[in-house]
Amino acid sequence: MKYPYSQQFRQSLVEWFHREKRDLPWRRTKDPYKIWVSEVMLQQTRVDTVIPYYHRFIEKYPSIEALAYADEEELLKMWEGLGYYSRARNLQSGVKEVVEKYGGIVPNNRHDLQQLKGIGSYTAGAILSIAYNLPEHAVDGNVMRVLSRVLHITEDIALPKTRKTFEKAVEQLIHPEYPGDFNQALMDLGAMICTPTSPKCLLCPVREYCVSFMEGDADQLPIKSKKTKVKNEYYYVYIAVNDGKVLFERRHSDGLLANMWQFPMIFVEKSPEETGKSFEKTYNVKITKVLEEDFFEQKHVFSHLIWNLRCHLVEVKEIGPLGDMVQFVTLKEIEELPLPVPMIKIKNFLKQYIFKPLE
DNA sequence: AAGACGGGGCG
DNA sequence: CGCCCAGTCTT
Repeated sequence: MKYPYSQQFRQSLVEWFHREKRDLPWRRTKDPYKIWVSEVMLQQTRVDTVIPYYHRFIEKYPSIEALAYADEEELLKMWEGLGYYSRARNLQSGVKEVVEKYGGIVPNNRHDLQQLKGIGSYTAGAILSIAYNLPEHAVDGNVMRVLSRVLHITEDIALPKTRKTFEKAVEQLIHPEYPGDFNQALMDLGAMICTPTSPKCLLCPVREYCVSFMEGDADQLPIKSKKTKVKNEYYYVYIAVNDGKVLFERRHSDGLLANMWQFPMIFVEKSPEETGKSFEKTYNVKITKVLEEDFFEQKHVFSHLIWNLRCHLVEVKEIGPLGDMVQFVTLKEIEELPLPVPMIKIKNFLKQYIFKPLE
């Protein structure tokens, strides 16, 4: 498929970008490693969220070697609150492979890049076009939205195969001399003009080449199916105190929130009494006193499930060995560990309302 | 192709 | 409350 206005389209788009582009921290470098870090952080995550994380991360891990040899728990702590924590581990795994296999030089071809953990079609294209100025497509949700409108593509963007349609389109459209600017221009256009709802077509630099603007149905695109059905899960969370410390555990090394730390949680399937027994049995402790029942309730929404948490403050004594992943820690020690957001919220509530008044 | 995988912002 | 966000990996 040849597009009649490719030449004018790419020129208008890139000229607009050179005038209006956002000043973002990762746009002040051509270091492939730093571009890589930014692109991984930006996966499914907003620019405004990423900026402070990016600064802290690059300060702590300024080079590919620094990250390759970083402590994994510290790395997770740096990622705390960003979500999709496997991104952090995959990034380090990829970085290690580059150090060992490529002498610390980030590969400059799609094949080798996509072999690295955490680098898919999009991220490979972003690194190649932005850091190495190579004419490679970098198609994300943003680009699919913009091009679905410009080219009036009505395929369902929720389907994996649809991305290939857009990748082929970008191969035709991409600016051969400014491929990185072209790709970033599509993203900035998507962020600033061609927004998901109420696109600002009258301010758009490429509206004269936009089929949807002509048809007047830009707000109807892209077509996206797939609504996710999330399931509810109910847990009791036990703040189990013993001698000024609380029971704390590390989650399993794979699956949801892998290797993150949490207060003990018991899946609720039976009565409150049964759940309490289950807690004692699971952690080899005996509840000696119930200090506060249901002192904090929280609903936490993930993309695929909902946690409904009810917190209880209890006093316990050990009646057997704690598991490998379990230990008593002070509130201060908790600050050093990587926690998922729902646990951070519980910890902050404790500091504010439960332990603070005791000091 | 579909589900797992976080968290926040916005209408 | 549902949708979306500079996606990738696993099944």
